[in-house]
Amino acid sequence: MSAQTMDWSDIPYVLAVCETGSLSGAARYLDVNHSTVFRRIEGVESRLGVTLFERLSHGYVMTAAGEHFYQQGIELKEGVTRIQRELGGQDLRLEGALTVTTTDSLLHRLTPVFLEFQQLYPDVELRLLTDIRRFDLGQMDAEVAIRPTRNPPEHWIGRNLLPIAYAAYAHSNYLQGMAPEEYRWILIDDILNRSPMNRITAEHKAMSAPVIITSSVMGMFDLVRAGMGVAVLPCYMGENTPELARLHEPEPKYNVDLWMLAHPDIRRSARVHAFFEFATARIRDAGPDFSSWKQA
Amino acid sequence: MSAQTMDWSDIPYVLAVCETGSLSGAARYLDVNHSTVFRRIEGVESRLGVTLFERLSHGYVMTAAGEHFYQQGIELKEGVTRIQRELGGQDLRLEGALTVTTTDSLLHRLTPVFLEFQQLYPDVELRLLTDIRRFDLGQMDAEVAIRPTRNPPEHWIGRNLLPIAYAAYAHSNYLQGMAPEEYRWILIDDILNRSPMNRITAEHKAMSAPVIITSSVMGMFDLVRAGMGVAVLPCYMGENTPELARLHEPEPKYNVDLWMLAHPDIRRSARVHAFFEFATARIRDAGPDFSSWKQA
DNA sequence: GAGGACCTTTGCATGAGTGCACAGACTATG
DNA sequence: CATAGTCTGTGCACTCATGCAAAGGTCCTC
Repeated sequence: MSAQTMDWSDIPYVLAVCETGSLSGAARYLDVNHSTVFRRIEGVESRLGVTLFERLSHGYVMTAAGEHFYQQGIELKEGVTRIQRELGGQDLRLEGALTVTTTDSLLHRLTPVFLEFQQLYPDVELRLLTDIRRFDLGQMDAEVAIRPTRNPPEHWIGRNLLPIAYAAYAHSNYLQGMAPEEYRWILIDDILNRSPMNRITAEHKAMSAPVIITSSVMGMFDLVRAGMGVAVLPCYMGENTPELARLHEPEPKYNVDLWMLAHPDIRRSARVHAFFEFATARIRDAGPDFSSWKQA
Repeated sequence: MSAQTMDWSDIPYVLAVCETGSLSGAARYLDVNHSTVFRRIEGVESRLGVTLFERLSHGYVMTAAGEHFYQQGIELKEGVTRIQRELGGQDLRLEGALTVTTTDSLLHRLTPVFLEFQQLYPDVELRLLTDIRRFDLGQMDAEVAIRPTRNPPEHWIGRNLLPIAYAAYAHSNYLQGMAPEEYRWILIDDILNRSPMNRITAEHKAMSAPVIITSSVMGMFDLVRAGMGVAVLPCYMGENTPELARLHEPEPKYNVDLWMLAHPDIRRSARVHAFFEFATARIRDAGPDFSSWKQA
C-alpha cells in the first residue's frame, strides 16, 4: 500500500471518532482497544497529510477536513452496509440440515415462511420439530427455536418477534341455541399448566362443564372447527378463520411474547444466520395474528 | 469485528479480482502477493456467506452476487478516491507561510530540500530564518526548527535526523609551507561558547595563534575557502569541498545530533506536517555530511 | 510431446497490527 | 484537597496477515 494511499480499513475508525468525539468512545463503539484507534487516526492523518481532529483535553473534535471526511465517509458506510445486507447470508449454495423446533400451531401458521425459505434455499434440508416438550438447546437437538415464552434463556441469541394474544373460540354454528353454561370445553393436557390458555379457560369455563381433552393445539383447533366445542386458542389461530367466532376480547395481560432463539455457537452457521434474519423479517412483516397469511 | 461483518479492507481486493479476472492479476494491480488476494477473497466469501466468484482454470469469474458486489463496490471506490483527492490532495493546494529557523550553514547545505519542497508546493511561502540567536518556539517566531542540539526541548515534536561531526579545515594551498603553530585561526564570536566547534578549536589552536573573528559559520567557510586561515567547521561543510583539506579525523565525542523540532500545537497544520515528513525523509536519505548533495 | 506461461492453493517464517498494562492529564464531586 | 471517572498516549508481548517458496493444474505454442 502506497504511503500516500489511505487504507480502507481506516475509514470506520475515523467515522467512529467523528461520531463519538473521543478515542475511547470510538473504541467502545468498534469493540477494539483505544490505543488501536489512536494509532489508526495517527496513521490516516500522516498518510493523507491532513489533520482531521483537534486534540482537546476532553476528546477529539473534527477539523474542517474532518467534517469533510465524515460527510463523504458516512455515504461510504451506508454503501458497505448495503452490500452486507444485500449479499450477506444470501449463499444460494446453502445446504445441509437446518433444525427448527416450534409448536404445532406455529408450524401450521408459519408454513408461508418455511415455504419461501425452502424455495430460496432448495438444498437446505429443513427439520421442523414440533414436539411439545421443552427441548434443551444445549443438547443440540435443534438449532433454532420459535416459541412463546416469558423467560427466554440468557446468553442465547434471542429475538422478540411480536406478542401473542389468546382468546376463546367456537364454530359459529355451535354457539347458536346454546347457553354458555352448556358449552363443552376442549382442553389440552396438563403439560402447559398455568399457561395463558389454561388461565383464560379457568376464567370462562363453567365449573361442571363437560370437556374434551386433547394433546395438541392443532388437535384443539381441528375439534373447534368441527363444531365439537369451545377452546382457548392463540389468536393467530382463531382469527382469520371465517367459520370461527371469538367469544370475548383478548386481554393483553395474558399476552406472551414470541421469541426466536439460537445458541450463540450455532449462529455462526451461514444457514442458521440466514434463516434467523429471513424469518425475523417475514414474521414481523406479517402483522398481528399473522393477518397477512391466509388461514389454511 | 463481528465474524459476520465484512472488513472494509477486503473491498479493494474483491474489486481488483472483479476487474482483472484473476488472483494474479489482482495481485499485480494491488502490488501484493497473489496468496494474499486468495486468502482475502476466501475470507470475504466466508464472512458474507456468499460465493462471489466461480473458480475456473483460467481465473475467477464473477457470480451474480459478485456482479452485485462490484456494482456497489465501484461506487465505494469512487467515494474513497474522492476523499483522498479532496483531503490528501490538500497538500498540493497547500498555501500560506511556513517559517523554518535554522543555521546559515544548514540553510546553505539544505537548499536542495527547500528547492524541491517549493517546487512541490509552489503556494507555500517559505520563511527561512537563520538568525543565529536561539529563538523561542513558544513565541511562535518559527514553526519548524532544524538545529544541532544535545538538549532538544521536551514536549515538542522532535526528530533526531543524523549526527553532525566537526573538524578543522583549511585551503590546501594555505597549508603548504606553513607550520601548524603559524596557522591563523578563524573563530566565531562567543555566542556559541563551549560548542563543539569552540572545544575542537581550543584543542588544536596554538595559544598565541593569530585569529580572525567572524559572526557566522558561512562567513568562516567563505574565509577558509579564500585561503585566509584555518577553522573548525561542521563536516557537512568541509567535506565535499575539493579545495579544502581536513586537518584531522573527526572525533565522535564531539558529534552533535541534528534535530528537527516543531511545537505540538503547530504540527496539526497540514503544511507544517507535510514539510516535517518531507524534509525528514530527504535529509536522512542524503547520507553522512549530506554527501548526496553537491557543495555549492 | 515438451516446454513455457499463466493460473490456484498451501506451509512456513517474519513483521505489522493489536491488546494489555501502565502512566499522565483534566474535570467533577464530596 | 482527595478521589473517581473520563480521556489521551506509549512500551512491550503476542497474534495474525503477509510474502516467500513450493507444488500442482491448464492451455498454448513449437
